[in-house]
Amino acid sequence: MGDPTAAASWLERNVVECLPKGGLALLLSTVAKEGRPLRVKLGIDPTAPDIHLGFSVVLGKLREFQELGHTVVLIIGDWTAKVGDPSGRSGSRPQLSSEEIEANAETFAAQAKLVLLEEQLEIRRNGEWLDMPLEKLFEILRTTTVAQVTDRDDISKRLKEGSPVSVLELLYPILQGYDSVAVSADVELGGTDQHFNLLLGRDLQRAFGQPEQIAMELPILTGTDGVKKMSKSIGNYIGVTESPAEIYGKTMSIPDTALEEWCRLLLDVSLDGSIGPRDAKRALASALVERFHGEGTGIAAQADFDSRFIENELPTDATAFEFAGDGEGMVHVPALVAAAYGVSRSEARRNIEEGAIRLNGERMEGLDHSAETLAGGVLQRGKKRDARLLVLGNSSQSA
RNA sequence: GGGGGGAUGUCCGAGUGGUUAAAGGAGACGGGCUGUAAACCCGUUGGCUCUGCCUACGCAGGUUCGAAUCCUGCUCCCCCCA
Repeated sequence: MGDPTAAASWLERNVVECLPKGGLALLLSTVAKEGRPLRVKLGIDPTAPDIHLGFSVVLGKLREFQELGHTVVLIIGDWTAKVGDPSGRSGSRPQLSSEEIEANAETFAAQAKLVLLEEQLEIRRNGEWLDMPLEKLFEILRTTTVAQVTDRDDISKRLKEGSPVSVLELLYPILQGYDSVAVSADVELGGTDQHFNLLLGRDLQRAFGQPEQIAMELPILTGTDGVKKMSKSIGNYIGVTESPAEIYGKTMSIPDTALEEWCRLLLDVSLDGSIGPRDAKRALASALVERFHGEGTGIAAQADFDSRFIENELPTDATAFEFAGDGEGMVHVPALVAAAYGVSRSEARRNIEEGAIRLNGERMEGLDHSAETLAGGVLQRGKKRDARLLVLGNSSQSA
């Protein structure tokens, strides 16, 4: 991969836009001559505790840069998280406490290392430079006009329809742009929703007399619902640290329409048209489990899944749940279900009426059962729910 | 500083004195069908010691036989003018 043009086109696989056009190849040949690696920046907001598959698409691209010998600068936006990115938002973000941000930052750094090579990785917090005197902030803010920051779609739309836009939100892209100045970024990656922010980074760099970074925009992965972008807050995500069963199961539940995209973006392969969507999905799910849990885990997850959902066998991995009778040796099932699954008794009662509660695969009827018939049984709530192995305890009441 | 608008269940959003636990939609959950897909159909969606009781329509009072709906005060939010 010594040829800059070849390297650039390899890196631009699956990339939606890389601006300015042809800039990456040019830059690669320049740094090759200078004999230095590129500094490739990615900023992440520690607003959610887990890295999900959508984010792993961007991380995967960073990894490719590393494989060509370049340096990744991962910026944990502990300070900008206090501002809140307005990108693609229709309203302001909820505020997080410093403690939450700090905790998220920790796990982010740890999880990012699952994908990235540590030797060529620089992890920074933007509080390092954004915790600045007001005077310095003024200097930065002077570089950008109101028209620039209100020009972007989402903000102008909100202004037009009379929705609130706080001054703080307008600051966000400017501060993110200054991150690029602070770390002297050569390239910045981001999702397509980062278009504006990535380009404003170039403006900031120019204002501070630096060469302008390449803006590389990656596609945004669709979530498990097949409609919206994968996001923690929507709940349609798969976390990279989730269990094999979760990763496998959630992948199987994606709509067929998302299958092609997932294969391309996550596995870097095109969809195998010779097999049916069901089998393609099985292969995808299995491969994803292997990626995050290691060799052999995909097959195991598949076998487990098949026996549980296709052959309808009782799950073998039921977590134990200790319960107690009421002294007469009877157990009030709604209370049991409520305690076992952390739902209200009313909901548990409804579940029983709906036939969602099973004991050893059989639907439960009636609200009270004797402790003996329940002991040692496998309790299930809905088909997808974790099972509970009921263990008769001797505590006075069932939790 | 002035004027106007608003706060309803997970979310959106009806409702302006009386069967209102609160229309409708979304989402979610459960069931059926299936490939745990989609589509489709059915049901559920505040809590509980459940033929009943309790709690709920920003907060606190008040009027009334009866209030989410009327009155008073407060808090928060938005818009416009200056």
